[in-house]
Amino acid sequence: MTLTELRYIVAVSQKNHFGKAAQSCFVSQPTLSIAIKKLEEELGVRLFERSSKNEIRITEIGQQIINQAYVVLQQAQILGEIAQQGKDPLSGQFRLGVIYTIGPYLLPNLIPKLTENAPDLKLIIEENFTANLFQSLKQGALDAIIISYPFEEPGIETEPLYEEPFIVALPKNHDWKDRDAIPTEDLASQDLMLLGSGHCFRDQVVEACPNCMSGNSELTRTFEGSSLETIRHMVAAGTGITVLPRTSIVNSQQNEAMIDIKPFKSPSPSRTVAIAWRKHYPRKEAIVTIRETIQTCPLSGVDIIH
Amino acid sequence: MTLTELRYIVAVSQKNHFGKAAQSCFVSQPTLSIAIKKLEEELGVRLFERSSKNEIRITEIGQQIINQAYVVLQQAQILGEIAQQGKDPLSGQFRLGVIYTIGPYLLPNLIPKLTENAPDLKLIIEENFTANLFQSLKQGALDAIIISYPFEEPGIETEPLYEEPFIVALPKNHDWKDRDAIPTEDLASQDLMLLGSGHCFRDQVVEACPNCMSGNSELTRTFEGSSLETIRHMVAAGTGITVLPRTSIVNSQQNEAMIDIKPFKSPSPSRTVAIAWRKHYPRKEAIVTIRETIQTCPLSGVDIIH
DNA sequence: TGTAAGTCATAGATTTTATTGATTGTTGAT
DNA sequence: ATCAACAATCAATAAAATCTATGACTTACA
Repeated sequence: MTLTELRYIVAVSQKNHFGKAAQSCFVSQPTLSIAIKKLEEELGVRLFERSSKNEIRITEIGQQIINQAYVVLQQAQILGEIAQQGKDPLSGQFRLGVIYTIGPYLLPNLIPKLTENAPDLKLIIEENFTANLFQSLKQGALDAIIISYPFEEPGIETEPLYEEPFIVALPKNHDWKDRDAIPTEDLASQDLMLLGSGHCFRDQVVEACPNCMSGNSELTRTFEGSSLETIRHMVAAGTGITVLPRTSIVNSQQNEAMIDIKPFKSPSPSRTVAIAWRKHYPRKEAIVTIRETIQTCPLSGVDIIH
Repeated sequence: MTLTELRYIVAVSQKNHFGKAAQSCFVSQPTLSIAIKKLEEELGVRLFERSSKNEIRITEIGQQIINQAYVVLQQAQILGEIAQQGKDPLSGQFRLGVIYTIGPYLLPNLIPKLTENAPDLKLIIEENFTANLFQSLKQGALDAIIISYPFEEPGIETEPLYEEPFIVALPKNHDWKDRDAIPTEDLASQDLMLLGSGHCFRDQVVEACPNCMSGNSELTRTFEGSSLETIRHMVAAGTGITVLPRTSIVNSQQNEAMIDIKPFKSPSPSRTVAIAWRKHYPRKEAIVTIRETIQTCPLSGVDIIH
């Protein structure tokens, strides 16, 4: 049984005439006759009562089968329509993972712009640690993730988005309030507060600032299960200082009032934010659109990587 | 799009592996790969995300299409099942037409026997005049009709069932009550009651009995819209005599009490009852079964024609 | 009754499509 | 670097679908 054969019997049932039915299917009459004969043999049932007069009569069972053929063809057509609708890579769900230290600052910028650039894309966001996002990406639970370099995995491709410098956040009236730029070495002398070890940002800060964890107990200055926002509040309260990625700084009243921001002395430590996807992911176009949309976001103080 | 291709994508979605899916479809791996590639190109949509490792991932749109493919295949299977059921010519509806002067006597015998011989045959009965039955048969509204010869029409085949003699029905205590057999000529002297002219039986009686309609007004002895039963009641009431087909005589109390039955003098007039169907009617087997079933009915006094 | 027109079935040739085994290219693992 | 697993590709072949031409049959009509 083939869909073509079903189309043929439907055509004959509509035209009541083999020749005309063949025409309407754009095939010759023998083609149609043979196809129908083949189907009749396969089903073991006579579908049409042929008489050499100008009428074809549909057998009782033939009518039932033709009715069912309509159903099959209609469902097949629906399949085609589903494909047609889903053809656009910028439609359907797109599951995007973002690490905790980027999500809160990037997404408020990204989402409205993406809604504009790809209105049919239904974005589903997950914030998590790099390791968890990678697992989900590998398993296909996510379509792409936004993480920070270094990130290299077999079967995964990445593309850098922007280079984001780190900055130092001080409480108002801190000793360093009049300094222009902070050398990384100086952090070793301060109460430096950091995220828990699942956050790649923590590791990057530790790596960038020699000896920053010496002196005080590591535990007292590491805040598991916390966020940059929580640590920022603690800076404002005078509990200590911290290092933040540049995009986490938004010019709000609160920031101005309670916290001082200082850049690192050049060369400033920084991280490269990138987007990653499975090598064979078919909707590459969606990735490109998201990447380009991110790169038009007004993220102050970062260097877009083209 | 072909049903085979849909089977292939369903198989891949189940096995998550091209090679194993190919095996389960009893084709080689290249066959399946090419077929899926072709379908993907036709639909303009990537259905599977291939990675050379042991994992096939179904795309979002691919999943939708595979779900719909299930529906299509299921409906196609139902089509096959319909055919399978309909394969048996002795199942399904069978629309049988019977003339008025046969139906009431044949059907009570036929129906229980046919239920036994072809339990899946759903018999639909229509009683009517020959002319109307023929129209319905020609148009396909009936599958077969039981009529009386002469009956010859292009495109229609017939087969005789039995030869049925005519008999004379007299009121009790009629002048002829002691005669053995009636010559057809004698009817001319009697009050002969007949059916209306739509009934072929009427014409046959008129033809068989010379001058039977002479003498009295034709109208007063013709009962339009009547039935043999009505006329029989009038015979019982002493209104006149009539000619009946042999099968209309059942040995009931009432018959015995009120009516005398006399055969015609040899050679007795008679009619040949036959079954007729369209030449190309596909369920010939059903016709044969019905014919054979009729010929086993206990119709007293008729000659079965084999 | 014979002829013409119309119908679907059949036959043989041809083109198209499907299928296969062998091979290649990729990728991740050892 | 080598290996193993896997899907894609290739070239050859098998199968099918399709076409034109023809045949068989029926009806309509002279």
